Amino acid sequence: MEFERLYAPSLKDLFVQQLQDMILSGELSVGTKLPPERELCQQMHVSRAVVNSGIAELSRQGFVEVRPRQGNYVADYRRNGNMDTLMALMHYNGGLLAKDEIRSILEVRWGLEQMAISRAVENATDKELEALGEFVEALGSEENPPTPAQAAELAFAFHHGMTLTGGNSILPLIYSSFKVPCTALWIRFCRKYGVAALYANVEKLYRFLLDRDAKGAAAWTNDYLTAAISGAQQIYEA
Amino acid sequence: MEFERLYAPSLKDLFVQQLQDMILSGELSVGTKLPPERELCQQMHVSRAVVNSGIAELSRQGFVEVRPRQGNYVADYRRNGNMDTLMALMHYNGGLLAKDEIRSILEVRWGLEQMAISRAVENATDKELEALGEFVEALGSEENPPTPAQAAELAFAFHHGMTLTGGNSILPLIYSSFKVPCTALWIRFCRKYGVAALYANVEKLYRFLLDRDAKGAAAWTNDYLTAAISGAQQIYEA
DNA sequence: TCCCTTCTGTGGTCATACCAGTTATCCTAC
DNA sequence: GTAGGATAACTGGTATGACCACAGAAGGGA
Repeated sequence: MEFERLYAPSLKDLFVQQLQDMILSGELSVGTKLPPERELCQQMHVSRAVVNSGIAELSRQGFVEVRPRQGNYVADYRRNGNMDTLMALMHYNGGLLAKDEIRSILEVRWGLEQMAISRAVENATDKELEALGEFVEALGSEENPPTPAQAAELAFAFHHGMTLTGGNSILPLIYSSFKVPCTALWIRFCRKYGVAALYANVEKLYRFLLDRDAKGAAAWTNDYLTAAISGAQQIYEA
Repeated sequence: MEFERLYAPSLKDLFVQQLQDMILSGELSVGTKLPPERELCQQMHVSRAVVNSGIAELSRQGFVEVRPRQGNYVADYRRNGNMDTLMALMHYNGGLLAKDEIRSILEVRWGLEQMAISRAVENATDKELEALGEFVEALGSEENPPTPAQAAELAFAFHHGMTLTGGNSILPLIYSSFKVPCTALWIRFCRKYGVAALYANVEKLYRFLLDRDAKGAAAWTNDYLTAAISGAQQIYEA
């Protein structure tokens, strides 16, 4: 049994979601000027504070462009989007991802991990590697076998921890922003192939780290992710 | 003459800045429990909404962990940080970057651009390349020579546009989140070597794109960024 | 000793009110 | 008739205060 966390949406959340729906469904096209906030309040029967903070969030997500004292406009989220946009899109689709997006995520992971691994092999201290080992251990635990969600969380903690050891201060920041899509894919992977399969992959990578084998790790990551990318639709099929 | 845009800080901004100062200076150490919001209001003579929204922003930036109905705690921004954290850090330092951070940014750019270029060469349409050309042209314009800030903006538009053509839907999102540090470096570069130098670099890259020369582009990017990384302190010295 | 109830403190949320800048309009002077 | 400037309306920005729901501690009863 695995229950999802309950989350009671606020008026602001509902407002944001409604506008996201309208924008993503094409009902509101790029460049359209939204009605004044006061008008939206009346139509939706909420206060301006709700609308204003909702618009601010939509702006952060790249869906709306706010021109102070002029009006709010629907923005081109494909062009102006950032990582927040991605999370909103995933949330909108209920965590589902299109094949294109899966491939895109894996490609980016490929780039980031090649960088992370080579730097971790060079710079990680033994103590840091030991700390990483605990994630691997928890992932493979037979006493408390993790749920897919927990396993994905652990895998992310491992990969993120790896970026922290490499001496590059930006990489972990990017990886953090990348958390939601990454874990979403790992959860799908676990549901399809079992937590053990994910453990096997992470454990193998950890071995390369312990052996300080940069070439081996890079090659294996390359092979693994390249295969996953080319066969994305098979491996990650819903 | 180059004037900076005026920006009147709000009470919320001032609140956020003060807490960032205290956290980054070490006055508030990781794990410390902040006073209740009501107490902060009284001490700072603002309303709770100011404090509450300020805390929310600090939470997004990874500086504070909010535990509803328990309290607010200073978080480990190095571990939990994301791209917003980076922007806050840069803002805190007045746009200045340490040598480490410059190297980190260039390394990440190396990874991202290798990916972006190879995909753009493969997938960009002639029409898209033409649109990119306008950025290059504007960058090298002798009639309206761009200021360093404008030049950096154009260079970013070019690189970001390139990621849009590659068929990877995540890459432009990451690149957007990466805008502030990138342009900061380009501005420094222009101030030191002139806008013409930046133009020369971008124009060269554009030529490779037009020639559909993936190998050449990758090699040149590699050489250029590798040199910049190893000589970061010389090239980007303040 | 344990469990249940109650109370206090916390952040979450929201409606209202006021502020400042943009824009369009209208009036005035030429 | 036209150009310029004052004015008013409209828009988003911000701040305030009040109420709500939940976590956790304290107290009383079995």
